[in-house]
Amino acid sequence: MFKKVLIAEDLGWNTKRIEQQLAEMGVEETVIAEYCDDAHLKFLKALQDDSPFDLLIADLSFKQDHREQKLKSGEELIAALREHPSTIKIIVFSMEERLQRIRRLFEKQHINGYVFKSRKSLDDLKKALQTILREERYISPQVAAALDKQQSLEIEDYDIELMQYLAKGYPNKEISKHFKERKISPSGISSIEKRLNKLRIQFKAKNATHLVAIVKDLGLI
Amino acid sequence: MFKKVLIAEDLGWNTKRIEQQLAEMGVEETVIAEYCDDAHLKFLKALQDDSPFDLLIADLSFKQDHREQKLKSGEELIAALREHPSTIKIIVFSMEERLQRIRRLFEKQHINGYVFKSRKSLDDLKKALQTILREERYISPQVAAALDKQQSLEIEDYDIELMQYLAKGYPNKEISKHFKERKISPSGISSIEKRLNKLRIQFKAKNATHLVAIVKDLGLI
DNA sequence: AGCGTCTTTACGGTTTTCCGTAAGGAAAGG
DNA sequence: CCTTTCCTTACGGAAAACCGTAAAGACGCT
Repeated sequence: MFKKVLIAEDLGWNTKRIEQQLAEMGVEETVIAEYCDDAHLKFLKALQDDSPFDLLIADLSFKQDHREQKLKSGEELIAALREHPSTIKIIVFSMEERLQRIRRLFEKQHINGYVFKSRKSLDDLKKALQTILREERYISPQVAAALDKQQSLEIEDYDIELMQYLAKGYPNKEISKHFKERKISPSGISSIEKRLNKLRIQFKAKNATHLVAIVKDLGLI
Repeated sequence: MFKKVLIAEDLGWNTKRIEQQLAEMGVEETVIAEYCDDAHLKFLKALQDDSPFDLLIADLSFKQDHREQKLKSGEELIAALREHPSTIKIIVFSMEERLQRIRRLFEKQHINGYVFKSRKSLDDLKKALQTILREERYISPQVAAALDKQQSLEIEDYDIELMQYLAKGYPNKEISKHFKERKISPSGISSIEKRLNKLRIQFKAKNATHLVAIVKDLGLI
């Protein structure tokens, strides 16, 4: 079983049950951080002291308050941790249910598990720990579709950026100019139109406005 | 102090601290419901038994699972309760931070308090109870802007519906047709364009796509 | 009824989007 | 070296969005 676990969750007052659960499963030490920067520091400190954490359980959304933070979300925290070589396993524990988001966590951040916050999530968390101990990935059944190959349909970073410009209200000509300046290809107006047409078909959108509404709901932008 | 409190919150495992807090403040009985329909039934039962709840603390978002529910969100639950004459006070306890949403809860559902889930929300909850006991409304400082008159700028239901059509990708001509069929005025294409122009100015949007992106972020649609 | 005001609608012109077709260029394979 | 294929870009026309102006209608007020 994991020995030393770090929990990053801004609503510290509702982690009591989680701690209890971990203790029952044989975890010796659990540390709670209410801020991402705090979690980051604790991770580094433990690494330096040669008694590293072997599991991080992190939420995604952290409300910001008066305290200025460098790392503002669980994703940024994970990205920061991944820059240091370590064997830490990472479980994301969140209410996020947008599949594309979850998918990206596995693909780009190489998380080991995703536990969806729900009525049953304590059970899920237990299963996640057991699964990850076997060096496998865990994902809660409610959002397991996030890892279906079917679901992917290769959306590139280029597409994301293109749609972000769209959502900001830039006309295609402007987008073309921006891409040219930044030497991103393709940048011709016609190519941009063609790409948008592909995306509209892929997401079954009637027009650009509809497209933006759809991908916003999916959490893609 | 309130005597009998109903908590509607789907993540039942993290309400322990809230119960404890309420007990410390002198609440005699707290009942937890993990589903809106369940909360609704308990409310009605208590009313019939002539020992009604005098406070509801409700979350907004309820994940749906295998159990089929009539009431799917905190808003629907509150609307359902408000149909029965009672003196129950209502506090919404949620992570929702979109001001327009919160504003509508006060205006249309006549809630008595809004506590924003954050690191300090146990304190906020305490203050909320005390404030509401004095027959005043409470709102957490982080989202207090929701009640600024400034913020409102009268967005009518008509505007919401109009933008919902936009987000669904209907061209203006189609929207006009729909409004005509449903005898909603104004329905002329020109009027719709004019109204959209007003909304674009109000939300500082460059075009319709941008407008939809903005109001989606605000939680207006 | 008559007046002023505000809302709704119509009309026309410009810009942007949408869409098909085709030309130009680069990479891959024979 | 030439062909094939794929990707990018250009062009042009139809549709829709955008924007100003003006006419028509609705409503209250005297």
